[in-house]
Parts: sequence; structure tokens; C-alpha cells
Amino acid sequence: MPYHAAMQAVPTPAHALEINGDTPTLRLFALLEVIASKDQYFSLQGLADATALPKPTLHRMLQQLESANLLERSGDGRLYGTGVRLRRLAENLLLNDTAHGARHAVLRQLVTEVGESCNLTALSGSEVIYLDRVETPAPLRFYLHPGSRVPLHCSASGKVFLAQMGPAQRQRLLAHAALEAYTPKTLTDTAALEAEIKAVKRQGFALDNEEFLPGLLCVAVLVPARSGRSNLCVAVQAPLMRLTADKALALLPALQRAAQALSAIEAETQPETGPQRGADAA
Amino acid sequence: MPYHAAMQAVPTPAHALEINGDTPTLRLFALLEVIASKDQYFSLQGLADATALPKPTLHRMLQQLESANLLERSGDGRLYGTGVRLRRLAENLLLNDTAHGARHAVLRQLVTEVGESCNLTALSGSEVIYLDRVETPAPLRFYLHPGSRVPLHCSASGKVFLAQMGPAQRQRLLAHAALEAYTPKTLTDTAALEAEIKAVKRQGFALDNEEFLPGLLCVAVLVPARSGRSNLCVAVQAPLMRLTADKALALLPALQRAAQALSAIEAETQPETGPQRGADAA
DNA sequence: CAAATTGTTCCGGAAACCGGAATGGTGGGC
DNA sequence: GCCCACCATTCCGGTTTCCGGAACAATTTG
Repeated sequence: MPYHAAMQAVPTPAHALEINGDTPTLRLFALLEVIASKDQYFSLQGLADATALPKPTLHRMLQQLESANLLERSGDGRLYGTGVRLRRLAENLLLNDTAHGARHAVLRQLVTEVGESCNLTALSGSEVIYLDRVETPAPLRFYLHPGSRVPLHCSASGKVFLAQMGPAQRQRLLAHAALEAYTPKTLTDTAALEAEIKAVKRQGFALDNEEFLPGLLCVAVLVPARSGRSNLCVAVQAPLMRLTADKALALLPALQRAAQALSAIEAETQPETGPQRGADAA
Repeated sequence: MPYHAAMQAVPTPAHALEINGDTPTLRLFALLEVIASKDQYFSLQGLADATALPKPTLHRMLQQLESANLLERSGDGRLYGTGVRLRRLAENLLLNDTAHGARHAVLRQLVTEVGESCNLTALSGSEVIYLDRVETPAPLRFYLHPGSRVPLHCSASGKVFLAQMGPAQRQRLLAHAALEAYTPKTLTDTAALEAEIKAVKRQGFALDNEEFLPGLLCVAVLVPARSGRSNLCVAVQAPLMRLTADKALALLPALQRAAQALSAIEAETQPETGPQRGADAA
């Protein structure tokens, strides 16, 4: 029996994201989701407004999360953002989750279709991380393991991710990163990169023609998400000796099919209707 | 159909991964980390062996996580793997973390400029915590990972933080901390430390010359905040063998430039006036 | 079919959580 | 310079949630 069954005619800010946890722990998770859902820091007050939780409660929750290194306080200590441990958990999760699953099967299928090594990538911080990879049977190949990282500006996947960001977000990532030249073909000029990104946005795919490793060509397309931005790319990757740029374009239909299949898998795993109680405007 | 093929026949590794959280919630997180750390499904018994937690407790935890869609039961319902919601959280987290990405990029750039390991630190309680770190390519290096903590009085960053405090605040922190001697060079005398701090305030940077670890030299400068005090430091850190104190001073301009860049990033992340209200926007 | 192993439920005692109210700190307005 | 408004933080008694040994149920193995 509810211990304060009295009606609390709480004004209930109509637009407050409900933190609907049945247990304290789930409430904490919901809080993390709110914080992880936007690319900004949150103040206690801001979160209080957004979640309709009492300030002391929120304060305790945040403190708990901070002391576990799941969140970090930034600036003058009034703002909260994601912490080291949470990021590491996220990376491990994506890394280890994919190898066994439908995704891996799609990747394998793609490899048999196109005959070259393919991989699945995600954006992590200011780099691209390889989530999964299936190798071509051909003897000559580049060794790139799942878990390894490459820069954004000279990888096909990286350019795809950049292309779907807003200008401000992209600026923040690129402004402070030196566009290091890995090969003579690496784009090291901001203007050139912006032009390339514009092209990527128009074409719907990105090409990396020896911009990261000499002799390596790569084509990437985005795995579309049902809503909003996506953090998944499929790419095919091969020695230039076997795969020239124009030949690579011929593989695009197969890549797109794979991307669609992967997208369907993502969608499948999420119930069609709203997650749950969610009468409020979305 | 070997349903327990996932679990190796490992008979209770005596060195069970410790799940020590101080609160129930943190225990749940630790459990998730265990599950996310391996590319396999886990049975209840397997987790019991791996974590040394009682079965009923584990069962309750798993049930809780499953009902929240953070975990999923696979196949016949005996095995647990990561759930949709957890994956979505991980993806969003990495996708919306450009601030961290940008900071890391600055740090990496700084490392290529100065050729030594650099790190980002913050004040946390009465200690300095390592937020992020990029290692030098040189083979000889000190291993200090993000998340670890060092005392205030014998670290370059710590002295910088102390120097920007008011006397009262500094007093409060130092009063309760015994100035433990980590090396013969550690300042253990309050008066000497005060003098050092005054010097730091005058110079605008702090030096740690083997005060924490023998053979380790470190220079730190503050990342200026738009208003008031800052809780961020950049520092370069190297074996004395490669980096003597006078050589370190030559790196100051590069450090200052990095600090400015980081400051700009911080400013960008915290829009104009007050902290943003209302986290949802249609 | 019996024995062994694993998954699930019970439940009383203990620890963690909750959030209104009060306190401390800081910046803006005058 | 003083005051006031706003925000972060601390207190604390009452309530919820958690804990895990022991018993029970379901499944696999011999």
C-alpha cells in the first residue's frame, strides 16, 4: 500500500522527461540516459527541470555517479558530463556485443558478395573504432583488428560520421585536431575537408583513397537509424591493387543492401511502439 | 546443443573478479561491466563463479536489469547478454560526446608537439584526479592511467589548484591532510608549501620535480575558465632522464596554447548565460 | 528412475533511499 | 557596500529496497 497515497496534484511540467524507474537503480540509469542523450553538460538545476526530480535526490544521485567515475564534474564543478568509466563501458559493450550476432552474419554475407574484407565501425570520441571485421579469403590483405582506432579525417567511415553531424558539432571536433598527414593523399586542409564532407553528404557514401594507408582503398556507407543520427557504418576495404575506385563504386549496391539489413536488425531489436509510458510529447 | 558451451569449464577461478560497489547501484554497474567485458553470454552459475556473489542476489540483480531491457535473455532463457537499451545508451553516449573527443584531440596534438606524455587533471575532493591521458611514443615511460588519484601537495596540478584558491579554502583542505612524504623532495612543511604556492601564483605554472615519484618531472598550467576558478589542468610529464627542469620550461608556450584551446572547448560546451534549462526541445 | 546441478522463490533483518526543510555560497541589482 | 534571489549542499526520520541463507522447482546427466 502506497505510504502517501494522498493525491499530489503536482503541476507536472508537461514536457518533463519521465524518470520512470521502479527501483533506485533504474532511476539512475534513466538519469544517465538523459545526460548521454545530449552533447552538453548539465547543471543540477537544469536536470531538476528536465526530470522533475527533487533537487536533493538528484544531488545524491549525481554524487553517487560521480564518485564511481561514471560522471565527471567539469568547469567550476557545477556541471556534469559523462565519465571515464562510463565511456569505457560503452566502448567495451559495442565492441563485444557485435561479434556474435546477426550483424556479424550480415557482414560475412557481404564479404562473400564483394570478395573483400568488410568492417563495422562506430564513432568514439574523436576517432573511429572498429567494432567488427570479416576478412577476405584473398591472401593479400591489410591487418586491422576490431578494437583498433583510426582518425576521423582520413577514413571513409570517419568522413561519413562527420557528414551527418551539425556544423557546430563537426567544428568542435575538427577545430582542435591537427589534420595529420598519414600519406601524401591525406586531406590536411580544413577547406578541402569541408568540401569533401559536403560531397559525402550529397553522394551518400565516402571514399578513402590511400588517405590513411598507402595502397589501401575503402568505401563506407551509413547504417541508417530509424530516427536521428546513427553511430554505425559498414565499409569495404581492399588493396588498391585489387580494388580501384571505379570498381569500388560498383560494390555500392551490395554495401547499401548490407546497411539496410543492419538497420533492420537495429530496428528489430527495438519495440515498434513507444518504449513505454510516454504520453508526453516526444 | 550445448547450452553451457559459453562457460568454459573453468572451475571457480580463485581470483574472482571482485564486485565491490559501495552501494547496490554500483554493484549493478560492476555486474554490467563484467557482462560487457566479454564477447559471450553468461549463465547465472557462470556469473556466480566469476563474481563470487550469492546466487539469489545475482538472480535478483539480473532480473532487475532484464526487466529494464538493459539485459536480454537469450535462447532458452538461461543465458544473459546485453540488451537493447544498454546498447542504445552506449551508442548515444559515444555519439554525443564531442567535448571529450575534442579535449582528447588537443591532448594528442600537445603530445606530438612536446614529445612527452601529457594529461588532463581536475580537483576532486582533496586529491587530483586524472581525467585523460595521452602517452608518449617513447619506450621509457611512467604508467599512470586515467581515473587514478594523487595528493594535492606533491603534484604540479595540485599546486596549481591550490594556488588559485583563497587562503581560507586552501587552509581547509590542507589542515586535514597530513603532508605525506612520497620522496625526499616532497614538501612536508606547511610554510615551505605556502611559499611554493605563492611562487606558482606568480609564475602561472607549477613544477613537480620528483616530489611524488623519484625520477618523475611534471609541469602543469591551468586551463582558464571564463569566470571564476577553473577545475582543469593540462600537464606534461616525463622521466627526469629525458626532461630536466630547464628543458621543461621551454615547453611552456606549447602548454599554454593547449590550455587556451581547452578553455575554448569548455566555453563552447556551456552556452552563453546560465546553465541550460529544459533539456528537451520538441 | 535416481542423482546432481542449476534456476527460482521465501522472508526476516539490515542497509539504502527519499525528499521537505534548513543551511551555505555566489552573483546580480541597487 | 548591502541585500536579495537563486542555486548547491547538508540534515534527518520514516519508508523502501536490498540482502542472502535455506528451501524449493526445473532440468540435465548417468
